Amino acid sequence: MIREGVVSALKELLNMEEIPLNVPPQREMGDFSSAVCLSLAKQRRESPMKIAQELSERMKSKLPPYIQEVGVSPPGYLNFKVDWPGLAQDLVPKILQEGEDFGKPSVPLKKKVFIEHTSVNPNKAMHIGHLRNSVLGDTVARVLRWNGFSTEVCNYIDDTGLQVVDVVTALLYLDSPFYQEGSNFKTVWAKVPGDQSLDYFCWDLYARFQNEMEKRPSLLEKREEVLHQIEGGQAPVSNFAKELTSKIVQSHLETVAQLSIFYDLLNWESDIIGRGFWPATFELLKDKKALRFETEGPNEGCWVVPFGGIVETAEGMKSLDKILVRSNGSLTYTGKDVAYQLWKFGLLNKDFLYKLWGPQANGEGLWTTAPDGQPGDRLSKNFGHAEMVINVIDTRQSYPQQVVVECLRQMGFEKEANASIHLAYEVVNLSPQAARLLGMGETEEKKAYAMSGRSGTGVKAKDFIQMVKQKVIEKADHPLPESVASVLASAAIRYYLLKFTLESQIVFDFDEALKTTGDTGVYLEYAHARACSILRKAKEQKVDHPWNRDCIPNPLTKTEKGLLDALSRFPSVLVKTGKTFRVSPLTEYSFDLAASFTDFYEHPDPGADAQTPFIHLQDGNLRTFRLSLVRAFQMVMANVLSLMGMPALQKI
RNA sequence: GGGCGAUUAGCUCAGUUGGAUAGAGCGUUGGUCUCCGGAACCAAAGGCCGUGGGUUCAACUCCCGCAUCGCCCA
Repeated sequence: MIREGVVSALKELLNMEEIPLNVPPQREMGDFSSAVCLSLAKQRRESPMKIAQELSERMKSKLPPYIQEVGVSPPGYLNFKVDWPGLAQDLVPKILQEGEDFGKPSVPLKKKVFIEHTSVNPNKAMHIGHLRNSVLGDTVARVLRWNGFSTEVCNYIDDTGLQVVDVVTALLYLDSPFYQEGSNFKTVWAKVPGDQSLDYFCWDLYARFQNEMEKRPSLLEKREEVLHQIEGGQAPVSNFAKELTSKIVQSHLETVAQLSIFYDLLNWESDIIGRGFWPATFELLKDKKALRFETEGPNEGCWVVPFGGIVETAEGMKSLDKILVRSNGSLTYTGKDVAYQLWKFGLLNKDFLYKLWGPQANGEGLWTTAPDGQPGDRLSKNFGHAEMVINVIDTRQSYPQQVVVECLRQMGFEKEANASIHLAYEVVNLSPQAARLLGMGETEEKKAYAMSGRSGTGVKAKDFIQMVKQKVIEKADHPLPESVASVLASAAIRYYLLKFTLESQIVFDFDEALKTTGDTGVYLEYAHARACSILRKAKEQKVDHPWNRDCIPNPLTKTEKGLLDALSRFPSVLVKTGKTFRVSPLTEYSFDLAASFTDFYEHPDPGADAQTPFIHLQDGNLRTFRLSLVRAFQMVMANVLSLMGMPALQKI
C-alpha cells in the first residue's frame, strides 16, 4: 500500500521493470529506502549521488501516496519518510469497513484451479509427514481462494497399489483363521480388536506383514493372488479391499478434519482404471503423434514418449525415452498419471461417475468418484476442467512429475503443461531423540532418521495432535475447555508445519514441535484473543470508540507506526503468496503482525515512564485511535489465521 | 555414473529482484509486573553465512570448482 505507490512512481520516472526497496540501518534516515541510483550510476555514467538528488527533486513535486519526505544519503540512497497520520486516515477505516474482504482483489478471477493434496495410501494410519502435505495443500487452496480463484480440492486414493494389497493379504492370510474362498468376511473383520482403531491396527499389521513375508514364502504367493484380484476388480476380495480402504480413508478424513482440512472430491485410482482413462489416453497420444512403438533397441516392443532418444554410456546403450507401455503390454505409473493429468484439465473425453461421500464439518458435502455413481452433468457438477493444476507431492516425486508435464508438452498441450504445478516439498524425518523414543534401533549415529511404514516407526498424526493438545492444557494457567485446547493444538501444528521453507527438511523433534512459546501458532492465537479481550472489556465498560479522522495523533509513536506498517502489508503478502505458492513467508508475516501488536500493546508510548491502558486513557481522541487500531489488528489477524486454517479464538 | 536440493548464532530456522551494521524463536545470563490477558515484555552475550576461486562500485544472495549431508534416476 505504501511501498507500491513509491515503486510505481519510480517505475514511471525511470522506466524500469523492478524497483528494489530496503530498510535503512537507522530509523532517522527514513522508513524505507531504495538503492536504484547506485545501480543506475554505471549505465548513465553519472555519480549515484547526483542521480539520487535529481530524482528526489522530481519526486518532491508530486509525492507518492503516504510519503511525506524524500531524502538522499551517500553514496546515493533514496530515503522515504512515511506520512503515518495520512496512512492511518485511509487504512484504519478501510480495514474496519471491509473486514474479511480487506485487501482482496476487487474482481474475482473466476479462474479454476485444481489442487490435489494428502493422497495417503489407504492402508494404515497417517503420520506427521502426511500432515505436512495436507497442511501445505490446504493453506495454498485457502490463499488462492482469497485471491479470487475458484478452487477444487481433491484427495487422490491409491486403492489398487501394493501397499493396499499387502494389508489385505495380511488380514486374510497372516493369522488364522485364514480366509478361504466362499468363507465369511466376518471372521476376517473379527481380527480387528474392538478397542483399537482400524488405521492403527493396520499400521502394526502392515509392518508385521513385511517382516513375516521374508520368512513365509507362501505369503508371497497369496499376495500375488490378491494383487490380481484387486487389479481385476474380482469379487469378493476386491469388494473387501474396497470396504477396508473406504474405512481407512474415513479415518484419514477424520484425522485431518481436526486441523480444519476438508476436500471437494475423492478420486479413486480404481475408477481411473475402471472408467477406461488409459485406452482413451493411448488413442489421444497416438493421435497427437506423441507416442512411438519401438521396433528395435533397448526398448523394443514398448510404447514410448520420445525425450532424448538412445545414448551410449559406459554401461552400454541406454534410452532416455519414457516407457508408457512395457513390451509385455502392462501400463507404467507414468501412463496412468498422464491420463489423470489430462482429465484434470478436461482434455480427456472420459469422465468419472460421482456420488456423495458424506457431510463434512465445514458444512460442505464431500464427493467421491464411484463405479455406481452418476455422470457429473446429471449432478450439475463439473469436476476437473481446470485452468491450473497444483499437485502437492513431496520432492522425491519431482522426476515423475516432470515426465508427466513433458508428456503433455509432447502432445501439444503447451498451455496446460505450463499450468501444471508440482508443489514439491521436502520430507519430514525424525531427530535422533525422536527416533530413540520410538524405539528405533540405532546402528549408526545420523542427524535424521526416515520414518518407515515397513518397520512401523513413525509419529502417527492422531497421536501427535493428542500430544500437542495435552501439552497446551498443561501449559495453561487455568483449565481449558476441550474446544479451545483443540484449536490451540491445531494452530500450533499447522504453524510448525508451515513455517519451514519447502526446501527445508523438517527434522521432527518432540521438544521443538511441542513448543507453546515464542514463534508458534499459540502466540498468534494469544495475540488475537488479547485484542478481543480488550475490545470486550471496552464494550463492557461502555467505552465507545467510533472512528473519526480527528482522532489521529500527530506524530504517531514508534509502536503505532509499527503496527500500521504491518497492517498495511497484509494485501501484498497475500498476493505474493498466491503467486509463488510459498506459504512460509505468510507465517513469518503472521508472527510479525502479532509481534507488532504485542509491542504496541506493551509500549504504546515507548520511552514514557508509565504506559496507560487504552481503555483508561483520558484523551478521548487518543483512546478512540488506539482502540480502533486494536480492532483493525483483530480483524486482520483473524483473516491471517483463517488463511492459515486456524480458527481464531475470542478467548483462551 | 547422471540429476535435484541443502549447508547461516550452542539448537531449530528466516533472509524478497545483489545494497548501508546478516535477523527471529528456543536455550543461557540479568531485568520488568498496583492499571486493557505474563503462553508476555526489555536487555546482554552469542556469526569466517561449509570451503576455494570468479563477476560487481557492492555478494548470505549471481557464476564455476571442492567438501559434507539428503533425495531421485539407471
